[in-house]
Amino acid sequence: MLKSDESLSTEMEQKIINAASKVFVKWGKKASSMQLIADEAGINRTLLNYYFRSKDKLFNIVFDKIFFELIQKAAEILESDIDIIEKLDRFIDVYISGLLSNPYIPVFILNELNTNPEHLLKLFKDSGLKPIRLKEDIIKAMDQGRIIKTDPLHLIVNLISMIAFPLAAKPLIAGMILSDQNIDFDDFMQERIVKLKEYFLNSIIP
Amino acid sequence: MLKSDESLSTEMEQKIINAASKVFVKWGKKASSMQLIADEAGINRTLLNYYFRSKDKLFNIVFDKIFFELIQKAAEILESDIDIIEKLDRFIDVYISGLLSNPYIPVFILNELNTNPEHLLKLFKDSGLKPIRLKEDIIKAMDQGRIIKTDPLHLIVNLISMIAFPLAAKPLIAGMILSDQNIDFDDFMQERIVKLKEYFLNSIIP
DNA sequence: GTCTATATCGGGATAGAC
DNA sequence: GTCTATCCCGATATAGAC
Repeated sequence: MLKSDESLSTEMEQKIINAASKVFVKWGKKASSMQLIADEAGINRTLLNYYFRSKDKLFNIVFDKIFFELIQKAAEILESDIDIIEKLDRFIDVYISGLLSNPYIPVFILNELNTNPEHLLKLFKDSGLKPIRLKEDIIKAMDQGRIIKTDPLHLIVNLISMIAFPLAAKPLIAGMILSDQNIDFDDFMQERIVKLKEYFLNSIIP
Repeated sequence: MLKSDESLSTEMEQKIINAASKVFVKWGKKASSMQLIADEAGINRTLLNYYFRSKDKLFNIVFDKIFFELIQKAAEILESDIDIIEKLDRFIDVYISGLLSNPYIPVFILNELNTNPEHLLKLFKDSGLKPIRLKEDIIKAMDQGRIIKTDPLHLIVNLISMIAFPLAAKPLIAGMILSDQNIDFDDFMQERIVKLKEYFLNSIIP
C-alpha cells in the first residue's frame, strides 16, 4: 500500500505529536527530554528535530492542541441555547468524563499557567471564549427566581473547582482518602458525576 | 558579635532553605537550577553542595518541610474537639489565608504528587493524619440531623476542591474571569473566605 | 567556610552520509 | 526521510587553594 510523501509525513507527525503529548503531559516541559519522546514514538531522536525543528516548537504545538480541545468543549456548551440548568449539568458530565481518560491534563495546564501565564492567556484571548456569558445566564436565572441569589462569580469558580481539582489531585484522593475504604478512583469519579450534579444543583435551586 | 560555628551553620542553612523554597515552589524541581537558588540566597553556588550535598537532598528537605506544615495545620483543626460546623468554618479560613500568601504551593504539591506519588504518600502515612476522622464527624452530624444527608466523601472532596483549586489556578481566575471585571485576585479571595463559608454551610445545613 | 577551577554528564541541535 | 557523528551548552558535583 503506497502512500504519497505528504501522507507519510503527516502520519509521522501524528505519531510524534501523540508520543510528545503523553510525555509532556505526564512529566511537564522541562523534565521531558527529546530522547524520552523519541523512545515513546519508537523513532530516532533526531527525527523530532527534522519534523518540528525544536523542543519549544513541539511543546507549543502539543500544548495549544490540548488547550484548544479543552476550551472548545466549553464553548460548545456555553454558547448553545439550552437552558442554564441543563448547561451546568452537561458541563459536569463532559469535563469529568473527558478528563478521566487523562487525569494528568489539569496539572499540566496548571503548570504552564504558573510558569508561563502569558502563553495561556494569549491562547484564551484568541479563542474568543467569554466565560462571562455564563455569568449573565446565571444572573438572569437568579432574577427569575430559578436559582437562589448568590455571588455568580464565586458560583462559577466553585463549579470549576469541584470538577477539575479531584482529577488534578488523583493520587491524593486515591491514596489519602479512598485507599482506606477500598474504593477505586475511577469508580469514585464515575459516581461523582451523579453525586456532584445532585449536590451542586440542590445547592442552587431554591 | 561572635557566633559559634554551629550557629552560623544553621543560619546559613536557613537562608538556603528559604531561597530554595521560593525557587522550587515557583519553578518546580527540574526547572530550578542550583545557580538560581544560590542567586536567590545571595551566595556562591558551590555552597549549596557544601551544606546539602545534592540538589535531590535539598529538594526533599524543602518539600518535606512545606508538606509537613500544610498537613499539620489540617491536623490541628481536624483533631481538635470543636464542633463540626466550626471545624469546617476554620478549615476554609486557615487554608485560604495561608495559601494566599503563596499561591504557587498547591501546584507545587500537585506536581510532585503526579510525578512522584510514592514520596508524598509515604510522608502522609508517616504523619499519622487520618482525614477519615472527618468523615465520621460528618456522618454523626448527619445522623443528628444537623447536616443534610449526602455522600460524606464527596462532600469532603468538594470542600477541599473549592478551597485549593482557585489558588492553584490563580492566573486562570485572574486572567480569564476577573480581569474583565476589574477585580483584583487577592480581593476576590478575601471575599471568597466569606462567600465560600456562606455557600458551603448553606448547602449542608438543612 | 568560602571561593575558583575543573571534571563529567545529559540534553538540544545540526551537518553530512546514506 | 532516516541515521551516525559531532558540536555545544548548561547543569551538577567535586577537588583543591585560600
